[in-house]
Amino acid sequence: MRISELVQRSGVPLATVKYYIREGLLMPGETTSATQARYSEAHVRRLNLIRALTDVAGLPLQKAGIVIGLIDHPQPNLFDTLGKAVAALPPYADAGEADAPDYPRAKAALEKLGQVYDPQYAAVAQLERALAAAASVGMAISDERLLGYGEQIMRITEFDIDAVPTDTVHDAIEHSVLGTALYEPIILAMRRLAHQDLAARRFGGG
Amino acid sequence: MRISELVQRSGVPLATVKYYIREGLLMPGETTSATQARYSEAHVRRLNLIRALTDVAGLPLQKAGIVIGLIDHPQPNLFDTLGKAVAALPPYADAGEADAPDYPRAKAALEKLGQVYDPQYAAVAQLERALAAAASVGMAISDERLLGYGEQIMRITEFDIDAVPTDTVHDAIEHSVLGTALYEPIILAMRRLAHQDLAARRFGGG
DNA sequence: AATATTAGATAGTTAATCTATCCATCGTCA
DNA sequence: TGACGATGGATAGATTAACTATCTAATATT
Repeated sequence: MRISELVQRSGVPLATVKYYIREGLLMPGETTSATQARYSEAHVRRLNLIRALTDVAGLPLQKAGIVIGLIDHPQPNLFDTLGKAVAALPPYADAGEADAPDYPRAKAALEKLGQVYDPQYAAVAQLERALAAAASVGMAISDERLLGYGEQIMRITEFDIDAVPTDTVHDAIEHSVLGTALYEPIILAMRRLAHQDLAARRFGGG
Repeated sequence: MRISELVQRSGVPLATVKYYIREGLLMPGETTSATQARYSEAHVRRLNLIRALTDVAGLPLQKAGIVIGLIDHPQPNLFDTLGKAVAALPPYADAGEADAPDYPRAKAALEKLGQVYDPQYAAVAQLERALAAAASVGMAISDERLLGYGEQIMRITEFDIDAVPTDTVHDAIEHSVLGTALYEPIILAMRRLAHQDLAARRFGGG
């Protein structure tokens, strides 16, 4: 298809499509002459992915580019790839770690949960920040609640892991990376809705 | 305390503190003269909250302002307050609803789950968008998985509801609003860590 | 042949989030 | 009591992200 059709199919404005190509998020079309290029279904899907990662998962374009890059050119193994993908997801712990580079809260939590983890994994720092942020406004989470969360979350991730395709490594990696990023908004929306449901049942309509 | 101490205690730069005051996110100090104002612990906490909402929960300042406004001046009842707070959380469904203002996927999911919900509640649109985004990149979630998620999420929210203080309405609202926003990053980080733990157990080190 | 479309380049726009400076006070301490 | 540093309030500038618009020469299309 030509670019005008790609624009129509994807709903992304022409100038924006060109911008994404310039930024390396969207692969260029196959040029057939000096002023023509041919685009495929893969381009439509890629545009959907860019929009999903930015608009729904909330990633800045540059981080979406990292995630997309990992799908196109994954690291040799699943753990490294997922590790880099997770580091591209908010909250970004890039700064302000000089205070507590040992992640005391996160480590304590993970040990109580009996979980295996790599201390270098970005999610450890992310958990530390999230726990510290809650505590800093007087909303520190109780151990009991944290353990309860952990148990249910482990059940949720069992669904995730069960759904990972095992045919090829590439498929497994792509599915894991996208599943990590794209199912998070689903989980959050469901929790918000569950709050409403449960509050209505407990406290009645008001 | 004076502003210089507030700056030191909070770690927020002076110019930024003044900016937050200008924008209405931080209440001004109690002015004692033309060039002096007194700040309190409440100001420190408020700065912590602003940073938690922006840096960790990922809200733009303006949305953080809405959440803070709801805490300072809540709606008369919990549901309306939570409703407005949730609408201030990403993903923002402000645009692009002309396509499906009836939220077919979200409604189907909620009915299967047997949940009570208000169709106007922002989280319904957020769930719809999240489900559609996943589907648009070939990662549509299966019914089975969605129901499994729902069950565990309901258990998680039971912890949340149990922890809501019931002394005063204001406390309940504040706790609910902050708990919704600030515990989400904890849940996401824990899920990311659970993935690593479970993948390591299932697939071994590589 | 006339018209519409395109690639590729470049420049401009808008909004968000700070950051810096200035000045007229004011408090404080020698 | 006087000098000096800190402050409030105002205003202006900086930086980045994410587009959006325009232009040109060439190519399709009819």
